[in-house]
Amino acid sequence: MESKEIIKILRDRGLKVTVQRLATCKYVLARQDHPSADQIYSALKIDYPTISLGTIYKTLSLMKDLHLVQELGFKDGTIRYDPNLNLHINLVCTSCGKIHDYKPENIEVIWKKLLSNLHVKPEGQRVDIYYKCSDCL
Amino acid sequence: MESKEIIKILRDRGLKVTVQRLATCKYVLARQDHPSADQIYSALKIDYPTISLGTIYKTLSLMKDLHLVQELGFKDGTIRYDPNLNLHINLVCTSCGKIHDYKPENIEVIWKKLLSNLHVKPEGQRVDIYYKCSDCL
DNA sequence: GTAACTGCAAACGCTTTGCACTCCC
DNA sequence: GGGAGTGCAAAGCGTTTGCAGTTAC
Repeated sequence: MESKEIIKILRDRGLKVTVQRLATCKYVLARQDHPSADQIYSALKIDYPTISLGTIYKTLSLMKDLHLVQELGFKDGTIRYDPNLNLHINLVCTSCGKIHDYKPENIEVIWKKLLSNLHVKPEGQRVDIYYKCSDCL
Repeated sequence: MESKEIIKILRDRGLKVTVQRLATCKYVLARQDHPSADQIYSALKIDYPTISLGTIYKTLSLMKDLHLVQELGFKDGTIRYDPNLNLHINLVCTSCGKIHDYKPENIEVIWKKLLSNLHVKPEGQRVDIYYKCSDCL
């Protein structure tokens, strides 16, 4: 997503556009590896040395409210931020924790079949597959 | 799972069978709502008033090592314990946090189709669907 | 100008750890 | 009897909160 779009989303909600916010949004939305708050902090500190972890958490909470990201809790107690709200599979390496998205052909069709007898209205979903990535094998 | 079986699993690994361990294992393995450590603690305190949360965490860690449960991290930072290691869907209420398992007909067949083009070896999976349960609607 | 935002540090909640005491085998 | 397990309390760690100072508008 371009800066222009992000700025519009923030302004439309009456939120102020700060360099910290814009940088955090741009970074998270561009990533497909679902970084943790700390990973985002480490990455942004290079270009924005005075940014604080607290501000990043506040921005992430904002992004959640704006439906720009989904939070994924993991068993090590950390939360990772996924900007892909569409149906997809998270391939999670059980050794290094790296994640990347996988979108099979026809996932929507197959998914619909899976839920055809489910008598509740889903608000969202999370699909993880655990494996060892090529670096960790 | 019966006490007898649990005792065998523990003994086979050279682990001691204590009332606290047996109670924790029996409770978790009988549940389908994936309780948190604190929920297990509250439930067991009634019959075992001196049991401690620390012991429950240690037993849960043991059960994970014995492949009796899977840990599920959630975005509120809590971990819940799922004794169902087979392919299934966790129906998670976004209001009250209650979970129950759902196993569609032919889930294995459909799942296999979903992964037919995936060129990695899955070690396990997690499938959540978020919704509002009947009590929270 | 002022209300919202930042950075810092303290607080918070869940989980893990350390240790003296206890109990299974 | 001895080593593993328990209960308690302290420590650990990711996240949230509160507040004085700063900045977008």
